[in-house]
Amino acid sequence: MKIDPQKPADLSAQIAQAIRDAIVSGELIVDERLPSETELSDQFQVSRPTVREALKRLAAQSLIRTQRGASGGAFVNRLSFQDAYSQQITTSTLLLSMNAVTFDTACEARYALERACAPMSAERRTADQLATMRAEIFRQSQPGLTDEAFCASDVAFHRALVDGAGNPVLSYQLAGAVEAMQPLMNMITFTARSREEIILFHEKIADALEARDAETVDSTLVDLESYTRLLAHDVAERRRKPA
Amino acid sequence: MKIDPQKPADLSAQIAQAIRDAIVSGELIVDERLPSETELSDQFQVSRPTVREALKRLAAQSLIRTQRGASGGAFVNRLSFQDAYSQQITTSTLLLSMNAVTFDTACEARYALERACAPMSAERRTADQLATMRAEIFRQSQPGLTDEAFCASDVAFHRALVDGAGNPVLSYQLAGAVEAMQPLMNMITFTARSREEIILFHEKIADALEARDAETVDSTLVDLESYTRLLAHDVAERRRKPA
DNA sequence: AGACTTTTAAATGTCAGACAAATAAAAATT
DNA sequence: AATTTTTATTTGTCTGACATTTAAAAGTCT
Repeated sequence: MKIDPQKPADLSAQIAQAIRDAIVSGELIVDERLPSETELSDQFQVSRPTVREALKRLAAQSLIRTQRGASGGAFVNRLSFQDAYSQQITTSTLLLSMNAVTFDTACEARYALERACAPMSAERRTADQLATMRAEIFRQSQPGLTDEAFCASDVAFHRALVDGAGNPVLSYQLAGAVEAMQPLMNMITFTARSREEIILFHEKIADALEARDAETVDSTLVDLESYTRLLAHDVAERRRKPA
Repeated sequence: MKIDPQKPADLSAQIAQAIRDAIVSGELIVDERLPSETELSDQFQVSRPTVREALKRLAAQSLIRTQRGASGGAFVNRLSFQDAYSQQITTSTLLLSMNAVTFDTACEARYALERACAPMSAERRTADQLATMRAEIFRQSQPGLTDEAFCASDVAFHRALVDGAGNPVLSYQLAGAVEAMQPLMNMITFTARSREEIILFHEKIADALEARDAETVDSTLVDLESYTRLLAHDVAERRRKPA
């Protein structure tokens, strides 16, 4: 674990990279304690604030956690699926909002990924996940629901669908795609009519999953994607030349 | 942009979150300059090192970039697809290696996602992407290639397949899944025979993409997945009771 | 001896002030 | 007018100090 002490002016980044490499390569294992900040500053021949900046960089990526007090310190963190989820959602959301990704592009990606889960979900979904879907459908049918709340419930519904595949890696990968879409979806104002339509699609999906009918799930997702894009286009249209 | 000055002992994390929220909400826009470190430390009523730790957290997530000198400072960074890729790969790789994800689980996720791209890729792949695939296939057929190099070429081949879908969001989402598999794939020792088999699959996929035959791409991916899992099981078997 | 309390030491969290280095704008010079 | 020099601003880094937390060690009482 070495750094180039002369080269550029970004010691804390170099130190963070050195420690990151040690973690990725397995040189430092989960729950292992790093040397104290004072020891690290000796090792790398830098000051303690510089070491701390490096450690904060790693903490921002959930690579380490710190604990105060005697026998405290920085420990290699076991990156949980939960941590990875939230990081991915932040990243995906920003990526979409900062790069002017079109609604169509994001929507296509989202439904393509979701459809990839559909066959597995039809096979493996638990009664519990089915119940979650039904509950979200019920929530969506409540009158007086704000558009935001409707979208949030929509996300929860689709999360349950994805989780039904019973593959944590898939769930993790798709969390970003599905949740990052929410800000874009929130731009759509749902009429009572369009909510009804969407709920019908959701019911059809839930029914098909209950019957373990993968094909119907798939085709309904295709239909739902078309309908969603239609709604978005209407919104865009109306925005261009308002009534 | 406020923090709770009393509550817990993690001011830099709170400040980072406050700024992060301001970026995500659009209160701070791309390329906008943040107040100087001194001004921030005044605003938040904390010391400059604390502000710096917060900024380093954000820099670790590529949310800001810093520039020295007069009219320098910290600027909201446009999160590029490239930045997002590399973050996702780091995260995915660690997630898989730290959580004892089985080869089967990761493999299933990877091919499910890849198959989601297949129809779009069959429709939209460019001649350029096809050429990349052919080049990688050629490289894979070279004798004397190390297992690592073979795997790297395999990843490049599948990257081209995914990029063929022409959807940057999909490419981004899948980069993690495909690349994170590489360390797991590297555990497989490829015989000359198994390399030949894999190359045949790759050729079949490239041919089908050239012919815009989505169904063959899909079925070949299914076959390739089965074969990959078979290889992995053989390795696991041999490891349990070595010859 | 054993259970409880107090002390101590080690570690992170925070602060203050200073200097170095880079950089762009302003001022001075040719 | 063009070029060079100066200056001011800002990040990068260092030193040293104190606060806070926490576990272990030491001490105290029953």
